[in-house]
Amino acid sequence: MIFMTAKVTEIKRQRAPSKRSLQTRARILDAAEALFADRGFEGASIRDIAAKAGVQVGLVHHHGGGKEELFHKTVARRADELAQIRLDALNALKEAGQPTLRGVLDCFIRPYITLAETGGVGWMAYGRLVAHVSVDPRWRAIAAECFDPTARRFIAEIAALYPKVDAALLASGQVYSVSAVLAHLNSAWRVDALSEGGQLAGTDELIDFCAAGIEALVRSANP
Amino acid sequence: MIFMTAKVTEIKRQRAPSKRSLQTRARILDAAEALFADRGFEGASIRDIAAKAGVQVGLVHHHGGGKEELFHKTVARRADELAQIRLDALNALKEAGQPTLRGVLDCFIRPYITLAETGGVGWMAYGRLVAHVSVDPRWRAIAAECFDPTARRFIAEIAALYPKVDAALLASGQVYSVSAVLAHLNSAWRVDALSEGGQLAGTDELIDFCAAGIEALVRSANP
DNA sequence: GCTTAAGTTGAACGATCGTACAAAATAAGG
DNA sequence: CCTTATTTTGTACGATCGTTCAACTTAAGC
Repeated sequence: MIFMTAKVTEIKRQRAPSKRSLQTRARILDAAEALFADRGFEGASIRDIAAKAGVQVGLVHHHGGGKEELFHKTVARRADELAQIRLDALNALKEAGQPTLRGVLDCFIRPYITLAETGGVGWMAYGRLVAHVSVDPRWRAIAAECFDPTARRFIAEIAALYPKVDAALLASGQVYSVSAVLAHLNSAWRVDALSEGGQLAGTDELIDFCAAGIEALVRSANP
Repeated sequence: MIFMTAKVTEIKRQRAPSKRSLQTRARILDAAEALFADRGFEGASIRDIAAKAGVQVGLVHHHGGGKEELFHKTVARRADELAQIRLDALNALKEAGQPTLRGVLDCFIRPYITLAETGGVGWMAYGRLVAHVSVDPRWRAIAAECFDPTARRFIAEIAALYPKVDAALLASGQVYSVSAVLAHLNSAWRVDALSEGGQLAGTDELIDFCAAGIEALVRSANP
């Protein structure tokens, strides 16, 4: 049940992985991502993943290294890429001058939405996968490892805009905002149902929502 | 895989259920609630639920009627109670005079938070359970049945405050707000980690966040 | 208090789960 | 090209899964 973070024996590779094995590894991660996102950790079986990837069950273990480690790898893969894009956007913003809350939030939110909408089915599924990780207490270690560093960076950036506001209040605003972003990605169907066929708000409106919400938190601390 | 909503044969009860069986039924639902909330649908086994409830596995089926129906009953039980409390609060607010956005949101959000904080472990677990339902596409029917009627009622109430704003935009605000409430209930540990031991925002601040967010959405529609 | 519907027990069913492993196929490094 | 590390196949194991059912116990209704 406990997730294994450390490998006891680190065996050195003696050869570079073949191009085919890298492709296979990517196909397995893609299949795992889609199925974990749709059905959760135990809802997706190794056999389902193997079938979707077009490989044998044993191969999933060979590349994934057990189901929990496969889950971890699936979450971490895109988290690293997304974190880089977000930080690049933040750095570009800061070079352009003094950042605003709206601008910082834009750097955090927009890359995610854009990738989900135009980056292919993988990034779309990743939103649901992250939602699963965020919900389940068992994956706290994964969430802390994959998401906390970037979240801390952006909270620090926002804190610089409001030096006198308690960090925990800004962290709360960040957590609320992340959840709103995940809802934006995963609950378009719900908005459609609740408004009789209406369309979900756009990315700009979502960022407006989060920025105004955080400003309200700041106001509550500085009455 | 498809959730069965209709019973083909409706057998009439010839006797009232015994007091003991009602207690057993409640214990099974409590156990199912806690385990579904912690581990998700397939992560919680019928045997785990039976063991936690202190009954035999067959009895879980007798009272639950299959795993999916048990899951549905677990979600629906508190949803009905919560919906009633929320609507009562809304009616009391309207009798006191012309409602405000902040007031309407308070009726929607505060009962949930209060129950989770003071209503016992059941209501605390329920927040995680609802989060699971919201994440997984397989439970859309349950979400629509248990949550949509109340959500529609509150969206209509907010729409009355902003007659010229698109309903889908307000529905988006509602969905964002619900996700923030769930994050508030389930992610206190995350705020703690991100702010080095700081404390999650209070209920008033959460409602401020949502109200300011929705007002920002309204502004974006009425430039 | 008797009758019997309803509740409960305990065991068993077939299916599927994650994992392990030997053998075969592939391709990197010299 | 040869060697052999690595990748891939195919199968099998033990455990656990959801579900079923006959037998037994409890208690509601008359």
